[in-house]
Amino acid sequence: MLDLPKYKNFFDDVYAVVRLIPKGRVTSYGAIAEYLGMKSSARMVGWAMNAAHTDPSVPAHRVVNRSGILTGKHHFGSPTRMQELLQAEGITVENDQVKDFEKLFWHPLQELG
DNA sequence: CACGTGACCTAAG
DNA sequence: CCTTAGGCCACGT
Repeated sequence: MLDLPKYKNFFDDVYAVVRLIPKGRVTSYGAIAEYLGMKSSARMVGWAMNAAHTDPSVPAHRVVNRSGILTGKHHFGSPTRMQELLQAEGITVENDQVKDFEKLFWHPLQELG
């Protein structure tokens, strides 16, 4: 029996944006939600990221919350995995928080359009 | 169909 | 600076 494609459109859009995040840059759930026109539903972005585990091409470690805190670090298998991935890209992380977050922040609407 | 859950965000005190 | 409360909507049960 063939599996019909379900409503992955929202997830695919989220993944597409996350994949566009340049190496060494970060963005927030809210920014992605805003870019997708779901500004008030940033939670859905986080939900989509939860499903992103099946898609290794999605750099979920580049997505943090509005304060630059690594809120999703507990979902990377190891508590330090997310931080390691970020530091591997030249991002400094201190106390689970991205340093120079405002400088490294990548705004989809501004960068893409 | 109703309810609970969640890697969030904003506003108010 | 802090905490609390509300809203948001997809998804599983």
